[in-house]
Amino acid sequence: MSQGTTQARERRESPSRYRRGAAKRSAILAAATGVFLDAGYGGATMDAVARAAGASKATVYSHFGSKEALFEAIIRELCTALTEPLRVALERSADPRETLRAFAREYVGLVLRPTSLALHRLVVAEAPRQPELGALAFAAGGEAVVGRLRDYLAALTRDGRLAACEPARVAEQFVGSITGYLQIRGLLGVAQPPGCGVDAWIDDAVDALLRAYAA
Amino acid sequence: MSQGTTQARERRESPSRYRRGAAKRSAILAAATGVFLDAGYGGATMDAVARAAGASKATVYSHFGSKEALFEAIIRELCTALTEPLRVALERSADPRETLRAFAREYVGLVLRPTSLALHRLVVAEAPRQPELGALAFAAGGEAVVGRLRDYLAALTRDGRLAACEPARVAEQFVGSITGYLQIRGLLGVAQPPGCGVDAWIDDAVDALLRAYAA
DNA sequence: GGTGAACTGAACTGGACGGTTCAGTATAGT
DNA sequence: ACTATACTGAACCGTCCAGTTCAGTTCACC
Repeated sequence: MSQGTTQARERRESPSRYRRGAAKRSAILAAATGVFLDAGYGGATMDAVARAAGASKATVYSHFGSKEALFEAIIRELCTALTEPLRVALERSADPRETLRAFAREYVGLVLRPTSLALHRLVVAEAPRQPELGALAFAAGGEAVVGRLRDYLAALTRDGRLAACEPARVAEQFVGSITGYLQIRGLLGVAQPPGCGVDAWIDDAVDALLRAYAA
Repeated sequence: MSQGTTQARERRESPSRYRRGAAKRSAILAAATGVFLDAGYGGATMDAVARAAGASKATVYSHFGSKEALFEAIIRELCTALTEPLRVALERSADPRETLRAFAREYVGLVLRPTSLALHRLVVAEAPRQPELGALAFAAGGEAVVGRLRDYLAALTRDGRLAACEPARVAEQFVGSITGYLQIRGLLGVAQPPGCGVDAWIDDAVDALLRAYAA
């Protein structure tokens, strides 16, 4: 029990030991994510998680202390992982119409992905019981996207290429207009209308925005 | 076991006997609605339902055969009860701007009501397991409202007071723009931003719509 | 070769929950 | 008074599940 040993344990627990534990941990997290997204919080079993992860229940409990803690870790990780790849340009230099179209297309694609829909269901269902998770999802999800769009619209307005005197509100309503209806269909399991493609839908919304707030 | 008795039982089970059973039934339904909305499907106990209804579990099961059947009855009744009072004029004769404002205000108020939010959570969470309930909620909820708005916008366009060549899409995006963001805040338990009132928000959306699709 | 941490597998605890059963009570119609 | 029906209250069954415990195994490190 020398100081050296203690320090090593505190710092990294020795590199490859740590790596072993971390690998199991992330394997459990990945498997649990699938189980929770499929079955919902109530329907997900810790036995099922352990089985899917190829681990024993004891190991699951040694990494995450409880079912709730595991759930929170899943939501945290998913929220950041899902919103991270939304890295569309949103550059003032490019053509606003094309920029907005590309942005909207990527965002709608992101929102309608089965994983996103399942995460949305999960968080919305549990939000009354775990309010801080709701706040987290809101900040990492919609709020982040709206914030970037708001800044972009404000910049366009400063440049005199748009007349959005309240860019935050415009951004919020634009995001709602492109996702609201499609998202609710996805959440309720109602097939998207086959005829009109999503691209035409988005082009319409972008055109309406530019017309309504033309400089 | 005369034919008369059989007929009476089949038709109405004799008026006041029927009334007694019906009263218990609706008491159970009302109590169960509260329990399910509060706790979610998984969290709601049949014991809690019986207790809240002032009934015995046996009676609950004699009226509704199972937890799932009771759940379905709740959703069906709530969907129609909630969307029924949306009876705003939507008359072509009145001023479009004021008509749209009144319509939007009432719809937003309806969507943000705690009961509506809880119903939304409930249905969205269970939709993957009970797809027909998802379809029912979609038809009774968003679809009905959008349909009425679509007809109104089409009429305005026919009158030459608007230029919405695809009124269905315009209606869908307008509804999304006014509810999307506020609704998600409500669902995730994030308090509405205190500053701006909902009325100003709605006025902005209506003005944008009229500007984007001016005749 | 020995040490100790991470892990396994399986059994187990304790409680909750959906659903059933049943003996008994209240009430409305005859 | 008699009967059919609605309901109660409580016990009960089978199942499922979160979380614990433990004896034994693997493996990196000294």
